[in-house]
Amino acid sequence: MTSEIREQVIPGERGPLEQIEQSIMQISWLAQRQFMQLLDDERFRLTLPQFYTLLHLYQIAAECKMSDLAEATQQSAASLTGVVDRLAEKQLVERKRHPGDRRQVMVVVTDRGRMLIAEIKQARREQMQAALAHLVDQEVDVLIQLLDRVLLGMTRVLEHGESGRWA
Amino acid sequence: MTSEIREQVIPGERGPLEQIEQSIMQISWLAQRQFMQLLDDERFRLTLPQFYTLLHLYQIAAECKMSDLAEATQQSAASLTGVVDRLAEKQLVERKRHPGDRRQVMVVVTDRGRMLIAEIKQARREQMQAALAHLVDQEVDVLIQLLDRVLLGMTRVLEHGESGRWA
DNA sequence: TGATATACTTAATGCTGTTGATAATCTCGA
DNA sequence: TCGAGATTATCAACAGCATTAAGTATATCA
Repeated sequence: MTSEIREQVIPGERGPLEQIEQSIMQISWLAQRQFMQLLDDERFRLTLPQFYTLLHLYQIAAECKMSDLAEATQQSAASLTGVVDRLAEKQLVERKRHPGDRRQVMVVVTDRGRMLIAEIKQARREQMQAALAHLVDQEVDVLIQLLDRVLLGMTRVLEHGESGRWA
Repeated sequence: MTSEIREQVIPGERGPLEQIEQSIMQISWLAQRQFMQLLDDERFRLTLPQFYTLLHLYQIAAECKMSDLAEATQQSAASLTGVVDRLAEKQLVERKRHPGDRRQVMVVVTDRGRMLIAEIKQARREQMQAALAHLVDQEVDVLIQLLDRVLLGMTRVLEHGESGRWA
């Protein structure tokens, strides 16, 4: 039914890939908006860039230099400086100097930061589960696999795209 | 294998729903970041809120009052005023007064705005297709259906949540 | 040593988000 | 008809972040 269509992309048409693209974009917008409001809660008081920056440090569980952190979170170095400033003010991360190369600034998440991330992840889980509650188990399994493949494709294109920029 | 787990949600566990939630959040962040860069192209020069506001007007293909537009795009009324200001400056939308209730401001997309949306949708399609190119046809079909259901769940929770806010 | 490259920060500007106040208009009861 | 209160949108002040360009410190290497 849907074969052949993906090869030759007709500009004005609404093919299956375009449907996925529209769904992903719409879900992305809603998810980020809802999450933004959650992060604004008095318990957290984080912004989206602050959260994703902190999350990356939490996930890698190691020091990370500024440029790598910027790359991983898709922010410019200039933006990241301010984001890390505010995270450091709240004592959620710490800045260190790389002993070998004193130009590099290494960032690590603190215990305080780790605790906050755990709290936020829990709150977000509850939020998202309300939206996913009507899926049955088998759908969940399939969705997990498909989303993983989408994510893989997106990160791969990011890496191989001309310095992360398209079009 | 995954039955029973969804009913009783164990806080610290990493269940299948949590996996979906993490994938969706990560995809959302990446998709919005990449799209932000695309919109920054000299051909478009739009921001994300500007695009989604314009897109909604394009999709409903009718006048829309400010409060409905704010609701639909998940922005505060105060933010939206500025967004519409800038869209109007670029002559992508027009403001009108509602004849019956002169408090209401009605917004419509212009021809210029429609053309720009069409261009952006085309560019975005190409961008996204690079990321989805490695999915096979059957996966595409399944993914479409699952994403639709996720989207349905998210919008439903939004509507029935306490005035769009959670936690 | 001195030129160049690298890593990060700073400065300036615009957009957006939040909150609270304000202005204009409508509704409805007295 | 008048006026109190509700509704709708905007404004004002402030913080965060994106972008760009310039600046500082350090490293590398001829």
